[in-house]
Amino acid sequence: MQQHILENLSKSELLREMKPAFLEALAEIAVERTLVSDETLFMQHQEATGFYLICTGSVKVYRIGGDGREQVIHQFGPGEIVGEVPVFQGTAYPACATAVKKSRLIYFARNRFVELGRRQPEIFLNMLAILSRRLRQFVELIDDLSLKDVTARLAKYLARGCDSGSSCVVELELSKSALASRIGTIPATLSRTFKKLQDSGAIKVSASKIHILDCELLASIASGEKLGDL
Amino acid sequence: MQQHILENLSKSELLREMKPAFLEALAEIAVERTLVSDETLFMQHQEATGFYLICTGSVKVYRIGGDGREQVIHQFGPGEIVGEVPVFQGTAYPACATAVKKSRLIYFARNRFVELGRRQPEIFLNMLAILSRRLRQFVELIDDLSLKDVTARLAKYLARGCDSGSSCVVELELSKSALASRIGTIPATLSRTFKKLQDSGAIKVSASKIHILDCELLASIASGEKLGDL
DNA sequence: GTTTAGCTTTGACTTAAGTCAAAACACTGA
DNA sequence: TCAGTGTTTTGACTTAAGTCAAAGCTAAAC
Repeated sequence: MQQHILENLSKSELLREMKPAFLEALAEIAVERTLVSDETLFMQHQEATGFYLICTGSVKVYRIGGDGREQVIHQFGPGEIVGEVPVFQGTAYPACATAVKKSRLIYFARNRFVELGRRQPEIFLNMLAILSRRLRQFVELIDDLSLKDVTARLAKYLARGCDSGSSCVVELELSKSALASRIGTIPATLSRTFKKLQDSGAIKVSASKIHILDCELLASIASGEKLGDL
Repeated sequence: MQQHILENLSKSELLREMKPAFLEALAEIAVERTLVSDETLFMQHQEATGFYLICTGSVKVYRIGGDGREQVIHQFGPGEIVGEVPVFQGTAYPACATAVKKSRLIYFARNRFVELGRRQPEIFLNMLAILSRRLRQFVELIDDLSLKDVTARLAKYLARGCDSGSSCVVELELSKSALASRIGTIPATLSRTFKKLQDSGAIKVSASKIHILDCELLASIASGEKLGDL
């Protein structure tokens, strides 16, 4: 049973980064919960008693405006976490959450979570590490999105693969369309950009295998050097 | 003395959001440190013994590549925090950090920080709240940067001000150039965009006071409705 | 094999938004 | 008051990258 929960936890993009021992401790305090479509998780203004990890299904988070209309803020899917901010803050839920289809969730009660952290502060420390690392990555991506062009962003993505080695092969673990949205563009543009990088001589593309021919060149493109400037 | 540190802490964009009592506790374990230009904070691979908040000056973080050349990853300025990720993770510093000019920093020793969290886990919880809230905002901004145009982003920024009320006045607390970079654009474009929104009848601009004339319209522009579609 | 469906690539076209430079405006201190 | 500095606006121009639609590929399914 707890084993089953553990498996689900490690599908969450954030939690999977925790140290295994801590993740197990977290699984211990978790309980599973199934919702039918349109069942409500929590309401706006209600005291935040716990947060949820979505395993399957989908949950919409929305606010009820003064005029009674509901305004959807976001829809969350598998692997995403809902409601943790007010739980950590100790405030009320700032919005409502309702399942839009049959969903399986994992629930973490606030008091059990706090108790866990009191016994093992390292768990909180581990979570702080994950969040601040993620924050760093996002700050960087935001910078890149507004300052760099698609070519530089793709080059940067590819350059992560091979450190300093003069040549190597990167196997894309994402589909090209997924990669496109990862670096903030669309498949058509990505395709053209791959070709552009290939023409520059920095890489060679064969399906999902990218041969990095000139790592230095790739790095300089990644840092914003225009191809024409060479 | 500690009072002085406290003041500096509340200038950090992240720490200032902490509950005052916790911030004071944090100030208790902090020590001030002054660096001359080119003085090194820490080296790559060295055990992470603590992290720093920059009060004045500037610190560059860089990696030494296999070929000995230093590759600057980022330069941090006042209010920013350096080195917290490896400290939280309990790993070595992944890069080097050196002051690029005379700088005043505040140092948090890892062991004192952990000890503090052990005594008062609520402090960690409070920090978790701040980080996850910030993360949420960033996820949203990243979405907006790649999916929405400047007009929608500006409309959204302005719409935060007036909830559901049909009309109100928002006083910009940022300069227009700061606002521009906040929503991922440049002053020239921002200026034109303000005019565009004004022409649509949603707002009226007078210097740093923005009169919101039609909140509904503004909200629909914010959610991606093109002005031509009306 | 052939069909169907899902990616990926390509081409032709459009446009939002950036660049650069000049002008207008605002604010401070002499 | 005026000079002097910094910010905001404007205009003319350029371009990266998006849209849409068609054509190629793969690869599993019949």
